[in-house]
Amino acid sequence: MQTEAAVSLEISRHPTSVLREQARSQGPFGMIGTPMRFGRNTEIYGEDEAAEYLYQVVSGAVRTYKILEDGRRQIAAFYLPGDIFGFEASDTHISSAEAICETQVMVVKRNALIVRASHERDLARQLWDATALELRRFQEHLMLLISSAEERVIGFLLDMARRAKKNAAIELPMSRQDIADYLGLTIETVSRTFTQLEQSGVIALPTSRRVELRNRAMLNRLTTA
Amino acid sequence: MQTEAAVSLEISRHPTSVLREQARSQGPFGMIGTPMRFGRNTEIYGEDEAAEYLYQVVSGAVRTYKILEDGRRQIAAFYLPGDIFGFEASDTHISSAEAICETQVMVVKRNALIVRASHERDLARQLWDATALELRRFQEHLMLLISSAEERVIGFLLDMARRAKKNAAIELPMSRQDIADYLGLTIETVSRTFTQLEQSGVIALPTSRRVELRNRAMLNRLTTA
DNA sequence: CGCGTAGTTGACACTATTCAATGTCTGTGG
DNA sequence: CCACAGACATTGAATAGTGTCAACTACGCG
Repeated sequence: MQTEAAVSLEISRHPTSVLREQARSQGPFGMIGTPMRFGRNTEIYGEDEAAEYLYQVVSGAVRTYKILEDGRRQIAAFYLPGDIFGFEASDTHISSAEAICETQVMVVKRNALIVRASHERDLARQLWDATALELRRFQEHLMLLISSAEERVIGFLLDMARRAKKNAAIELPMSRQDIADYLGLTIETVSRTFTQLEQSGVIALPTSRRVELRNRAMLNRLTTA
Repeated sequence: MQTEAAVSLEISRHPTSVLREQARSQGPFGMIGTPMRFGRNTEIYGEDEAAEYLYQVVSGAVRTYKILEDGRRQIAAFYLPGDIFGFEASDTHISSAEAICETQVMVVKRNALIVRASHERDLARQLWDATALELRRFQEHLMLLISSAEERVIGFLLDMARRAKKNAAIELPMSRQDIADYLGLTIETVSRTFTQLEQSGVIALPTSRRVELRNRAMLNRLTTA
């Protein structure tokens, strides 16, 4: 995968304008990035690989994760359209990244961006902002992990709803197992919690991947109950 | 506290050379920083305050934390001598910071550092490195929080031992409550886990704050058991 | 010496996990 | 168009691990 990226970075300097427009409106990548596609469950980069590229999600979704020695998987973050990932402020990735579903990303050579950033004040600022956001997400994630199962699930849903910019209904790209591995719960507990929330009327589940937030006030109350 | 810092930054440009020497050997702060002292349990900065300064611990220890709406406290990180904190890649602090015990820090104006970094390649690099380390610590912290109580405590102890550079014995500056709030456990569970580890012979507890790692091999095995 | 804080220990309740079974959706081939 | 396989999701019962509440102990400081 990494190899493909390298190739297309060299060859294709003028990707389809549709992609460029989409990305440009959302971040610093549109002007210099190269589009790539990744299929469901395919690796984008591996842990401990050199962090040669930065990525911005155009469509689809990405998970970053680590596998522990005993086989458990901890998902560090989900990235949705517009999000930048692969940028860990160091030259080695601290997680692996996979496409959750069919995903389009804009890819940019890290070095190129850093060089540009050294004389484009605006770009440097955007890189720091992306890093600050990353730190903030990690911290929010930490807060989730010390709460009860119900609070974790609600926190996750509210975060997804906010980031999807759909206030009432969200289409989850990730499986229950992904959610469980993100929240540090088992798939069964996640499932049970979804059902409880549905039964108490705060969410609706037309399909297992589609969540409608019915009672925002109660959801917000439950986050700290 | 913030005010004091501002004052001393303006007034005292030539702090005691002892402090400068100590800090210089450990990071980028020695050449431009100003020393400050904080007493036990005093605030260094508050959440959502403007991040005007960066700090480097000279002696003592610092905790950063957030208080949740329901009153629980999550400690985000502990900082030991040599560590840089208060730098969250954004212009607002995402946590509060307090001295755990009598603590000396070197303080530097964020702006000054950023200006210098723009033409001192080395300094810029150090800032990114500090940020990368911060991200790495957050991630390791995440991994801890999905484990069992025993694994969390062991992970914490191994981290402390590594950072204190003492391979066998560590003097913990923080209380059991601090450890509990860092690990997302109760003080009782932390205490019980310490006792268990002592009884199984992998650690010794000459006093409640002093921990000796007796069986490193077994400790490492237990981290993922 | 006595007080207050910090730490430990015990009994019990409760939450999430484990293991197992059942249910649902999607895509494929008959 | 329907039947089936395989992956994904839900549900149930029993268990293990933490949390809660309360009592007790150890230590440092005035």
